[in-house]
Amino acid sequence: MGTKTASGNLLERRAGVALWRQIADRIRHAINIGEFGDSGMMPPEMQLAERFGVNRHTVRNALAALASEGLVQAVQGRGTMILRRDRLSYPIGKRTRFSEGLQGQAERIAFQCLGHGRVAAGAEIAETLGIPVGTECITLETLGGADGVPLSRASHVFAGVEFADVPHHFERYGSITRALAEVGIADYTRLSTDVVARHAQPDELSELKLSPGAILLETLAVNADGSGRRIQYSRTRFSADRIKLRIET
Amino acid sequence: MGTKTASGNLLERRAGVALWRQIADRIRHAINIGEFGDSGMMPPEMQLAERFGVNRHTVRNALAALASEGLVQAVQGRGTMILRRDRLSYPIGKRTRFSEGLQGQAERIAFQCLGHGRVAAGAEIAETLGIPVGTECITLETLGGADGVPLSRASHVFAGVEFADVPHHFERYGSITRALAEVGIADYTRLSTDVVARHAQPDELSELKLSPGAILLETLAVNADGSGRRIQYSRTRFSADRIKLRIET
DNA sequence: TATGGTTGTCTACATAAATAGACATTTCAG
DNA sequence: CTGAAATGTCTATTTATGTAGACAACCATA
Repeated sequence: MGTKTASGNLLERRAGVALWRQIADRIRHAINIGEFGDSGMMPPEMQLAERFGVNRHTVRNALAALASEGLVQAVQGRGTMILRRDRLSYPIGKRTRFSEGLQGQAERIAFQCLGHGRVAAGAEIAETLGIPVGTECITLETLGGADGVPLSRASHVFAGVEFADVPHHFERYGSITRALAEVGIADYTRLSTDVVARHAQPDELSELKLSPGAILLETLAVNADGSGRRIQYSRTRFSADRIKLRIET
Repeated sequence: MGTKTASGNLLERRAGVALWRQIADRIRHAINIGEFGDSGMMPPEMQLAERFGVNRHTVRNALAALASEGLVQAVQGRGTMILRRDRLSYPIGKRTRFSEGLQGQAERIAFQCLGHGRVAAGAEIAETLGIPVGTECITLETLGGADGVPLSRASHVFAGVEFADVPHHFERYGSITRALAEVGIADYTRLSTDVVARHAQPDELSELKLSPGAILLETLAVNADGSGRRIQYSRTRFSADRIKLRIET
């Protein structure tokens, strides 16, 4: 029962995942659960190499990967510093507000419009939003980040052309809540949220500045206005290394 | 916008993830979103090789990995069949019930006790459950699965020795709800749930029968009894390939 | 039963990842 | 200022991954 973790469990070879990447994953996790104490420093490379039963160069590759994620930083002669420990916490509930959810957890939080357009509702969107197939909908593609680091990539669909100005307002205010208010939706509530975790696909890797093997938390959410009419369907992909979801019930 | 996916985006080399594993991840995703139609068959290996711009042998490695997950099955002379498409959906809400959540989505759903014991509450558990540090708590380790495939691995902590018989009842009935009822907790509600996605660690790989690089959905949940007293803290690790979470608000 | 299309297996070679060792460079403590 | 301890860099070698081609085995269908 809980033998201090340590070396106990081995790494898998010829599993299609390079040892240095497996080690990077384990170190990232160890940092997240605070296994290296609160000195803010990593153990020396030789010590890590011994712990994982690999060569020092292999550990160095792992640390280099974590450094490029901005998680650690090595200084010659001193050691390797841990730059951050906790994920940002993104709340989900009846009143989920994208831009407000992360307030206070980072310095600069910014949302950006990547594009927008119109589509005719397909079967899936029509059923999800409770509208006839073929209804013209407004789409909005957004990118969210904190302190210059991308955090989320979302695709929104709004249930009708009366939302045509939402992208325009979003570009101005950087907030969906505000943009909806501008078109007369003073209040809205979250009906349901599906959560899936999966590997990021190549296009998502570049948009969120991730490396292959990275994990996404994907949420599929439906929002309704004050009268219960479903007005918005959003598919948001969070960088799982940087975000956790918090569900209040 | 949406150019049929296809070959467009390249695979990343020397990224620490073998090509065949990247391809396996992409094929798994493609199956999940129904990209191969509903014939139930995969495209021929040569066609996939062309699509991903790799050798046929590399695609075969990817398909072999998916076959060992039970996702596809190759038959010589005929082709490769898709065995399942959708993830099981696990609901989260005020009345989240572990064993009932998955009813009707699979044939045989079974929960198993891996072990139990007692611990003195550390700082984290004490704060989460609102009890003094050092309070003696009951622990329970469980494994859940459907149709013989492991789905979830959970660690439960119950806030006091009055729950000492819960593991015993769980072993008998295979249900936490039922075990709590046996000790006088007729009703309980979910207070909050944190959701994190991360790579599985080696011990988790073996317990859930996963391969390196596999993804876990980890939920950290607090339950309270009818009077609002926090009685249970659970850390559950779901195999992300097999489960999605559904949050009702 | 003949044919085309599919998966299965084998060999050979090229490229990338991991190991091993040596030594340089920097920082900090004494 | 010196030495211990840490990261940075280089070369060489072994092992794993990816490519290439050929052909066998099998299935469905004409």
